[in-house]
Amino acid sequence: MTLAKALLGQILVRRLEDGRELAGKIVEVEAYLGIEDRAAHSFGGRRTARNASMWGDGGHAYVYFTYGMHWCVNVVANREEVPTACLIRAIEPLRGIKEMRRRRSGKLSPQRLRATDLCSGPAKLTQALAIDRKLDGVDLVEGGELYVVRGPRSRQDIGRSPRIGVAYAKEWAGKPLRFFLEGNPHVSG
DNA sequence: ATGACGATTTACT
DNA sequence: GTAAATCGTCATA
Repeated sequence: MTLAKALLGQILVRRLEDGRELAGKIVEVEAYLGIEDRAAHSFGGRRTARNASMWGDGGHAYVYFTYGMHWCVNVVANREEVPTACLIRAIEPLRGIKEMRRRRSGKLSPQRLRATDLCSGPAKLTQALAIDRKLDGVDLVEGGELYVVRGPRSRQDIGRSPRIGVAYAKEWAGKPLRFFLEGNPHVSG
């Protein structure tokens, strides 16, 4: 939760094999609070091949595959053996927008894709930034394949709401663990 | 070995 | 608004 709020406004950078960098400001995140949290993959102490990196050291990536076609990326929040993480749900594209547009456009021409459709969702931004299984568990240090750097200081109102897509989580479904920069057009939903 | 299910997105009515 | 797409992962057996 602390990490979630701290991540808002920071810059997510993806360094491609060829050295090019894609980057965007983090504008929406969700906190997943570990074994107590019914919505978390680590609920009840569940520890599997898929969520292994969630149990690892903070500051690393937890990338998972879902719905048979989508990847999502988290920042692991805590020390080893404490499986908490923060899902990055949306970023505001800043660098490499052309490349993001190319990656995001399917059948339609890249032109027809609106700027706010590039990275305004957890699986949209992974597609735009070429994030998949290969990046699961990587250290998010500056200069690596994927990392976070401080964005410019700015006073921004932070909005809160229940998390998206966790209706199954009973009493945890309604907890306001989604955080976003109020008014930013790249926030999902 | 099998079956149910997603921390979603997109297209269509 | 509703529904299809699509398959790795995990619990059960």
